[in-house]
Amino acid sequence: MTSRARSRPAARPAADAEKEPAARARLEVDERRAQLLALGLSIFSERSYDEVSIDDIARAAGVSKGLLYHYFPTKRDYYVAALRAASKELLDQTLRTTPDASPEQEIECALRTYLAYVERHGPAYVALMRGGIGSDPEVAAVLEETRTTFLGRIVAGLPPEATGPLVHTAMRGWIGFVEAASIDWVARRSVPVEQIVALAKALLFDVLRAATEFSPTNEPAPPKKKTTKKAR
Amino acid sequence: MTSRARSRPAARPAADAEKEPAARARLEVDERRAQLLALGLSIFSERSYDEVSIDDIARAAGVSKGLLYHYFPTKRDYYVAALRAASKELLDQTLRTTPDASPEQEIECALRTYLAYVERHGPAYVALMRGGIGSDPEVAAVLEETRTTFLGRIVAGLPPEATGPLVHTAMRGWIGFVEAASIDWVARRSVPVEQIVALAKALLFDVLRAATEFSPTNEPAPPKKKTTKKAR
DNA sequence: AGCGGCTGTTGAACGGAAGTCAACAGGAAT
DNA sequence: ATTCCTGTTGACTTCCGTTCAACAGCCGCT
Repeated sequence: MTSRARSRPAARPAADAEKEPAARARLEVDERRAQLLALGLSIFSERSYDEVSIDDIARAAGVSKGLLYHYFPTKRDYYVAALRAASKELLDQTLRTTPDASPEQEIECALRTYLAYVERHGPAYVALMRGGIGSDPEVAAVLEETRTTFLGRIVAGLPPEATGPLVHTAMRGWIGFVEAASIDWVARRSVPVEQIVALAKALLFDVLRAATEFSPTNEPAPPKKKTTKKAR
Repeated sequence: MTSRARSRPAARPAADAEKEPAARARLEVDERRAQLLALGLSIFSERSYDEVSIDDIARAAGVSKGLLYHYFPTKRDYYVAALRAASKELLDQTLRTTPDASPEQEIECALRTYLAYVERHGPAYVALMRGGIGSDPEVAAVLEETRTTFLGRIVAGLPPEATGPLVHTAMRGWIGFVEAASIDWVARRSVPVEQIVALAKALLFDVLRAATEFSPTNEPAPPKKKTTKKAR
């Protein structure tokens, strides 16, 4: 079934002089899928979910409506896929870290690239973080996954003081802080990036300190296994 | 035109022994509107925006679809109105404050009632804060208004150290912290309320300190007018 | 080159839900 | 009791997500 392994020369058939809206040729699956995903990303960045109809998307892609449904079972699936792509881009871009950096430096670096992403993709970021469709479980799952990944990186790159439930909630709160501050920052550009970075970094440690301090149910500071490895 | 001032005895016409789904009688405008709003609030708390159709709502209200459109020009308007009602309820409930309380105590009290509201209306709160419809400007406006109101109360009840742009962003971030932490807390009830309150309160001061510290463009600490009055 | 089939692609048709509107009906004022 | 105002109705229209049977480009085979 799947053993065919079609090896197409990856070159477009013929008349490719056109820009984009006339590329009505037969495309390879991955290519087409990637094209549609990229398009969706840019479209949903500037218009909200139900401001764009499937016909709009199909027209913008120079493709029939039916083809979209060939690649994505539903409009919502399409949206979620685009969202997931955006999330992946954000996560990938904030991953690059110098190998010989202190946890502090890593946090700073990650924050800087995070904010750079926010600055570049302003509306897309807002669209991403503000959810998209109201309370859709899949959409919420993507956002949760993104946040959880960030959270995993943070707690892995930090001294493992404690890992109680309060710390978990506190870290979640900190991520909420960064998101809210980022949105506010990108909306009204009235403050240099460095101040945001410094503020968020300082606050991270404050949060950690306060969280470990306020959770008396946890053992004070048991030196568990050293989890200084970084998370994917 | 509007000078009629209909003075109806406020009593339901007749057979009112039924519970609710059969109250197909003629109602006064405000009454009907309030009923529909309350219904919408409870419906949108458990099902998302486009999981419920207008027909569902009308059926649940024991009313025709057309009547809904008589009271609210559009489904989205209906949703926004319900959201605004929820926001108002939240804001009102967190307003009650003892007159002779220190700013710290006020913050604590507000946080406690805030979390109480979250605990009581769990899913409704999540639906409220997670936006509702994707990036809808009206919905976003309601949320922004809610947050801005909270922000106004906070900065008014606190020592007016500085009021620079960084402080503004920082406070916005803190609100994001509280929201994220609240959602996490209500999702996984693994921590007593008091710890969340203590954490958020401590963090508020940390945020303020860090924000004033990191903004060198502001004058260090000029003793301005004492704005210790509370905001509406 | 001719041919058969696999698969990317299409456009018309379907269903359901949002939104409209002209007519209905209950109660108040007379 | 009659009339009028206005809350209320349900059928109709329109738009949009979704389905499906047929079409067409490209490859492998002879």
